[in-house]
Amino acid sequence: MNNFSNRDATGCGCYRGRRARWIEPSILYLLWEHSRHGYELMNDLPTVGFFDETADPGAIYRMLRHLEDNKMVESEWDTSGSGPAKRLYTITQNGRDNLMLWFETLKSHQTALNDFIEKIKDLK
Amino acid sequence: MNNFSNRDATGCGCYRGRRARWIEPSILYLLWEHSRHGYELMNDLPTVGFFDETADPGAIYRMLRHLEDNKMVESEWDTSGSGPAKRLYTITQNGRDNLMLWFETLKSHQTALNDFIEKIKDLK
DNA sequence: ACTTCTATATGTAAATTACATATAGAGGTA
DNA sequence: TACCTCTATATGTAATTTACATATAGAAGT
Repeated sequence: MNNFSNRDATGCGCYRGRRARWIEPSILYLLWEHSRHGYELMNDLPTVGFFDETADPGAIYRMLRHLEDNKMVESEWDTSGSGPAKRLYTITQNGRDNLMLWFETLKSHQTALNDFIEKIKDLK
Repeated sequence: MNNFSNRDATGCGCYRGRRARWIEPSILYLLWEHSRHGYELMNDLPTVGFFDETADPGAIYRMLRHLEDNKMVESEWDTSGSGPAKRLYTITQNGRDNLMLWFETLKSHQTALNDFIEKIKDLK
């Protein structure tokens, strides 16, 4: 069973009336900056702002697999350097396009959130 | 089985490293404005901004029950007016306190979202 | 009697999250 | 060599949450 089947026609995993899954745009953003491997993402994701100290490896590797299935990233083994082989992930044009779809979604969510926060301020 | 057992010590259902559940603060906000019954909330929730045309009745009534269990709202049957009896929900001080906890959570989420959106703008 | 509308409530399959565990090579050290 | 630790990738799974379907029932009109 695919964990990510509820996509719209564009393949975008954007909000669609449910919550946003911050991990997808966060990973796409970090890979847009430069290619990284999974373990690096695990440490870098918190700097994006939606996660605590470290992000869940399970969620990351499954999301990377999903992104690769949907041609949003591509990967190759990197045996240079010390330690075990790393899989280096690179964003594709598809992935960049998807992040731009996410961008629109995030902005409309931002608007809703801003409005709601103002409403709460007016309450007291 | 309680659907809402993963609460922190304060009973606040706030973000806690997961996504926010917009329905809880949205309902508390609407009840802070004035008492309402469930069916009314179903129609009014979209005006808050996080939902589409109508919100899911199942989610609303279960959330109301949860809020009542946690003494954040109280209810009474309202047999006045036409149509079937309505259960009228009123926010308690507990509920107001909880929305203020949510407020802090929402603001920090707002910050993360604003920052992320700025980062994406800088990408191209 | 019947149908429709309002209103509350419950059932449940599928999706998602959180956390635990598995696998495995590199590198150090006793 | 055997043992341990660290890095890195990957899978398993119980509990939770969502989305959607269905149930119940009184009021009101035809």
